[in-house]
Amino acid sequence: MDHTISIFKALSDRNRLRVFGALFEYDELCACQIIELLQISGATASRHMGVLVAAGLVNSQKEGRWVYYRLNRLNDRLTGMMDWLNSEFIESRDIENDSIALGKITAISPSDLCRKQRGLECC
Amino acid sequence: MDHTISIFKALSDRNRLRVFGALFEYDELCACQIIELLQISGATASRHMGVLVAAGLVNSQKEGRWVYYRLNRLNDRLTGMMDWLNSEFIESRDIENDSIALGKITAISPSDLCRKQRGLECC
DNA sequence: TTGATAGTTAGTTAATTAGCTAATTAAACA
DNA sequence: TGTTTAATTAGCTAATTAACTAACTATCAA
Repeated sequence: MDHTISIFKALSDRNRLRVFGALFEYDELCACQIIELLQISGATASRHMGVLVAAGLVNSQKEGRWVYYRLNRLNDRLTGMMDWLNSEFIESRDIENDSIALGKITAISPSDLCRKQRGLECC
Repeated sequence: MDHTISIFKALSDRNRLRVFGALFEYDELCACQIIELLQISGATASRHMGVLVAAGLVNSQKEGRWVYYRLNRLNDRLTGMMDWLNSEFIESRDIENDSIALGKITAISPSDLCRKQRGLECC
């Protein structure tokens, strides 16, 4: 039951739910893209992603200085819940808005995005 | 999205999740049976049930001085999530223990149960 | 090898929430 | 009508958590 609770806790936060929705559409996102989407500090975003990873909902992969996140689609036990959640997202206006924002975010390269986040000219 | 969040929030508490599991097995339970199962004060139990009702997961029905709770199985939008949750419960040791406890609780009549909760002799 | 950079961890603060007791409401009954 | 009773609401406390800034770690590049 603790595992079930940790899943619900992880998904009961607006920002984490938005990340989850984003990962349904964009199979893989790096930390800086998530920071840009949520418009929160990197520290807070990192903490949120840690909660999703700890609940087994998301996998993280480090490549050099970058960290990429994906949904954990390998765990069969989660698919039922993920399918339901996906159907909820389809009707969500918030997720729709995020989708538009993500279109712009992913059009920029991650390195340019990071420079932008440091307040530098880039694009 | 707020609705989805309220559902996850409602189910991210151990006691509320236990009630949910109990309502999967016993279609209908009254407040005093829930108090007995969770071993918490009536006030706290009432507030927990209020959260489940507000999230649209549970329906309450007042009959005289008694209040009965049922899962809201009418909302098609919830069935996917409920099915997944039911499959989680099937493997849960905690829910299994609650099931045993509920067998004893439901063997007593609600009125006797209430008297017991007031510290009176009953059965 | 020194400096810059992407992300995490530590520490603090404000807001939320689960628990309790006490007070209140609504229904049944003597 | 007044009393008892089942449940809810009010008010409080302790614990949790989401946010921030600052400090740290790991990696890359000049």
